[in-house]
Parts: sequence; structure tokens; C-alpha cells
Amino acid sequence: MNKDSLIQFIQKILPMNPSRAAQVVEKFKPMKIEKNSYVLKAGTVCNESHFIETGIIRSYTYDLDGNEVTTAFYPTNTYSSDLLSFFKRTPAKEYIQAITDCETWYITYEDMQASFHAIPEFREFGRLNIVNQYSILKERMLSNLQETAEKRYNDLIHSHPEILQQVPLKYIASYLGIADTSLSRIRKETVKK
Amino acid sequence: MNKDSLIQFIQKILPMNPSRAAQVVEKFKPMKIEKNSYVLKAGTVCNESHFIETGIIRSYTYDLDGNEVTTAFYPTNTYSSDLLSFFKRTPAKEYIQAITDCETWYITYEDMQASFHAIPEFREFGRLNIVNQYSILKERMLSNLQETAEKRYNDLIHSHPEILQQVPLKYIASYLGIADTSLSRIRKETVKK
DNA sequence: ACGTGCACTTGACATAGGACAGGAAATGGA
DNA sequence: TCCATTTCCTGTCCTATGTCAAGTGCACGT
Repeated sequence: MNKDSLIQFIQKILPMNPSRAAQVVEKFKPMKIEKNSYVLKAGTVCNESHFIETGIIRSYTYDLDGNEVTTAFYPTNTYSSDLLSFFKRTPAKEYIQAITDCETWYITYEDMQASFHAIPEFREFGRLNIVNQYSILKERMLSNLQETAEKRYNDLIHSHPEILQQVPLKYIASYLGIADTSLSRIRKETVKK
Repeated sequence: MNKDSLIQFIQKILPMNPSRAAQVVEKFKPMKIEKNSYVLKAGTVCNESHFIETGIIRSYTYDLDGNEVTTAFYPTNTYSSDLLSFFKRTPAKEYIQAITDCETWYITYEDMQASFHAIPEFREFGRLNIVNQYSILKERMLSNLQETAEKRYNDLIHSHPEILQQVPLKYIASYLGIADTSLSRIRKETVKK
């Protein structure tokens, strides 16, 4: 396991010369995470930020009635952490859990701050990365308003077919904001068409 | 009208020495915005980022059924723009509209990029500002899941009483994700208590 | 290969919340 | 000042979704 895909991910967000990139990824360390185990638990402060080399991770929390609600999926080659808790140093309100066995590259808050300080390119990467995360969140908020659950389901499995393969439908349903029975009915309708 | 409150806002997010702060705010220009007029219309690219000196601004879009949905309120002393459109240079999906007469300090995308390049402190301010915006969005998403409309209504008017004074209830209702008739019923219940 | 437990589907039923419409009160323009 | 418009409240009705429960099929461990 080497850092190539992490370097590619960073280069895609902010192109830089290879030696700089090597410097940026220097503090990232490998981690193996077993299926169903936790990267972060609600109530604790998120202290690591993970780039997912293989596997799928999700974050979830509980709604008013105590139902589990999946707030995000993090497939392979994405960046996963509770940014709110990580940067604000406040207790997380979400759980982050591996859906499959995962391998990640992670960096601690302290190392990230040090690297922010030492490497201007890392700072700029950090800024662009947050803009991206903000965009994803905002797009999701808007699509929740502006698209039907059916369209959002189709968009999701189109853009990330691996999620459909590896994630229980109940997680997908709660991510879409509907009951698993409703998703079941949507799938039934979709097959008809 | 001087830039004191803008400088205070910036100093609060990232303290810096006064001459630096002066440099940071240099490119901000004043604008007066009439009640009900638009700062940004959906379909166009957001090219200005506003700090609100006086007045209240809101952003809104339309849901599936064509209903107006208020996506955010920007009271006095906050920072308002469609960050998604502004940074990604994509057409906005939202309208940004003055609820009252407003005075703002704004900076264009080009000037901001130039200042990002020239002033390291501005870059860092930009990064912290996005973290804040991300946090606000995420907190809002979570409170939509985890709190009743009644609690969210009370939280809103507690933290920003001026909104209740100056904003039509129907905007507040759509911001809370409920019909204006439902908000009316909530208010009725609240009075009883 | 047997049993236990998930994952998923489906039907019957209940209900929270929205749509709609009517009316009172407040606001604003001429 | 008066009329038009908008805001807000409230009653009735209705429907989209969720809840619950039952049943099938599959995967996994022993």
C-alpha cells in the first residue's frame, strides 16, 4: 500500500510539483478499519481526517424519534471526517462507521496544523478541500428540496454504483430521507419503467 | 459609513495587526440595496461577496412543487454570498434578496483572488470563513433532523430577534421547513405556555 | 444441512402536516 | 382618508408517508 492514490487526489484538487506533494502527504499514516467498526463516535472530538484508499464509510446520527439517519457516504477515493468537529474542536454529533473493511490514510489535527503552518500549498489545498465539502453539502441540501426521492436515488446509484452493491438499503433510505419501505416501493416502480 | 464593523468582523475571525486589516478591507466597496431588490438571481454566477453593514438579506429557491423556500437569513454583521456559485464559478441555484433596505461592503471575485494571492492573512481569513459557513450549514442540517420545528423557531428568534421583527412569517416558516399555517399553529401553542 | 438472523418486500392501517379558503388585522400607496 | 394588498390566523379536509406486521429468500456459523 503506497500513497499514490492520495497524491493523485491532492494533485487533482491543487496541482503542485511532485516534491511538494510528497511533503504534503508525509504526515499521513495508514490505518486498517474493520467492517462495522467506528472511526469516530458522537460525543468525542474528531482528531483524524481520513483519505479512503479502499472501502466505504458512512456517517450517521439519530433523529428526533431515535431513528438512525445516514448523513453521508464516503466511497473509495474520498476524504472523510467530521469537519465541523475536526476544525472547531467540538464534540461530534455524528458517528462515522466503516461499512466494509477499509484501508485509509489519515492525518491528525496536530499534524495538519503543523503542515498548514509549514507548507503554503497544504493550506491552499485545505481551503479548496473545504470549498468542495461545502459544495457537496449545499448541493445535497438543494437536491433534497428540488428533486424527488426517486430521482435522488437514481442519481446516487448512477454516480456511485458501488454503494448500491455494498450498502444495506436501509442506510440508503435514511440517507435519502425516506423510510426503507418507501425506498422498496420506489425500486419496485423503477423496475416497471 | 466607514469600514469599522467590517474590520471588527475580520479581526474576530482572524486577529491581525491593524495595517494588515486595512490592507485586507481595501478592495471592499460600499453598496446600497433597496428593500426587495436582488443581490443575485438564480442562473447567474455570483460575482460579489457582501458583508452586511445594516439590514437583513435572505436567500431562497424553489422546491419541487414550485413553492418558495428560504434557505438562509443573513442579518446585520454577517457575510452573504452564494459561496457555491462564487467559488465554483457555476450558475447559482438561489436568489439572494434584500428583505430591508441594506448597506453592504462587497468584494468582487477577481479582487478577492488578487487579494488572496497578495495577502497571506486574507487567504487564512478566507479559509476560516469557509469553515464557519460550512459549520453553519452542517449545524442547520443536523438541527433539522434532531430538533422539532418549535425548538428551531424558538432558537432562531432567540439568537436573532431582529428577524422576527422584520421578516414576514412565511419566510421564516419556509426556512424552518414547514407551512406558514403550521408556524401559525406553533406560535399559538407557544403563547399558551 | 439446519437454524438463526439479516435484508428486503409488501399489504393494511394510521396520522402528521399540508392545501385550501375565509376572514380579521395591519400596512402602504395615492 | 380610503382602498388595495399583504400578513397572519384558523377551520375543514385530504393525501403522502410512515408504522407495523407478516412473509420470503439469502448468508453465515456450527
